[in-house]
Amino acid sequence: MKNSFTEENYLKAIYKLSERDELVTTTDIATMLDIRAATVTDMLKKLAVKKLIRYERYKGLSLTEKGRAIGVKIIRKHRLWELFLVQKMKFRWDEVHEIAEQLEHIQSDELINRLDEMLGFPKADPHGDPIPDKNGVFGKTRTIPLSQVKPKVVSVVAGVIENSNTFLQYLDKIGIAIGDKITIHAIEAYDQSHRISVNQGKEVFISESVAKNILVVGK
Amino acid sequence: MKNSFTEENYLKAIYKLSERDELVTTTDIATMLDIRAATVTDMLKKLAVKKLIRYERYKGLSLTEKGRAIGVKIIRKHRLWELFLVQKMKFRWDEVHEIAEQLEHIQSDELINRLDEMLGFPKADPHGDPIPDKNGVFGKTRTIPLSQVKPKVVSVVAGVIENSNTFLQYLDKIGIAIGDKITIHAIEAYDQSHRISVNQGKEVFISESVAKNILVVGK
DNA sequence: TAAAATTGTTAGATAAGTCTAAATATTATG
DNA sequence: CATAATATTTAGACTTATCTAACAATTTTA
Repeated sequence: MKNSFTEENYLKAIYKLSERDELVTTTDIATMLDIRAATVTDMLKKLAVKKLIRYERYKGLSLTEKGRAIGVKIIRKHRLWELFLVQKMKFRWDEVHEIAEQLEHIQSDELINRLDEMLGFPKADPHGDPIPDKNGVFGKTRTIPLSQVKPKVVSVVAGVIENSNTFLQYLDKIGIAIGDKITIHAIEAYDQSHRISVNQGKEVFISESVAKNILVVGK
Repeated sequence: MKNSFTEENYLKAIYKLSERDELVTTTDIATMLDIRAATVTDMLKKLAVKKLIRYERYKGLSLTEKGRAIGVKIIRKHRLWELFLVQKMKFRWDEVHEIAEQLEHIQSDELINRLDEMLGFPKADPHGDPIPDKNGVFGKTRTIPLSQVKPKVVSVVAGVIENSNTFLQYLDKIGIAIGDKITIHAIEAYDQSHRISVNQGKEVFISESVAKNILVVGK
């Protein structure tokens, strides 16, 4: 058990890529981790030896159960820490990612389970991304972009698609956060911009692209 | 800024050793970190290049201001995290060291300062060790071993000297924790064992060596 | 104070994780 | 379908942190 950070980061990246596509490629991983493909190839061999992935030269790879479990666990820890930072330490949701990148590698099942409990066994992190339970199982709350909600229907913000700091800060500025109730009053025909209100408050305008990037709980 | 863990651990160890003796030796560090002296020598050269220590071959070393600042900061983080784990996450004081060894390397001044605030700017960790403030300054609460307190005087537990898990668990078992008020009722002449009460409660016996290892606030 | 013991350093090796450059598969295209 | 483009792997090198073995300096002690 040496510096398990690197290995954990690979497995997390591979898990995330697996969500889109079962078969993951060397280049995808290299891109996500911002390292060279040659480096990835080396690591893949090591992960395969440890039975964390199934890997065949030139053929892509997939996670084994063991590998998946580690990947999911890192994601669980990352998201619980993010929520902790926002709810208990009063950070804004656009400030927590980097710190959680570090905290996700802390080894202590006991700690992470107590954190889970302290936060009330939450289902989603401050960005709306789902948090798996201690067995690695994701509850399945369906979310849809705000842009697909009909006018006059009240919906609840569950997360975002675009996850950049600038976008999150923008939402912060116009006063939209997870859990807020949004009502669409009208959609401008010429540019599809939305006139909405947040928690029955005063109305604000958001562009179509913003509406597409806000996730709300679907029915 | 690569894997700063190792460097931080050296500086923390050197700082702790400096507290006893300004001039620190290669072997002391090797012993504390449980690595070979040859390895330490290599690292000392690197730390000297970075101006974190003053080092001369065969002559021992001392921390520069820069090096001291890092060492103290790691200690501050370690102790704040320990207190957090005990006070907020309900761990026992003998369970927190290992987790804090990991958490002390999390890089975020903002986080550590908020933790400090959340805990009420504490002066000592769950073992009674002093916590430096954000400028690296230690408040100076004088502590003395319980064995030096006179009978009938009420004193407050501030920490321990011996820091082993077995000792901490023993204290836990007989019901002694930081902040408890202890009164010595009598000291047996033949073996110096102490008959004491905790928080005005029922009396317990502790051996002389235990009394020597409990620190109380001195006047 | 000279020999013995201890402490510290140097030299050379290893493992992890990364790189670049070159070679080889696979996939796409004219 | 042959070749060009792209993706992947191999080979060789570097850095960090560690080790062991051998050597050197310092300290202790007889």
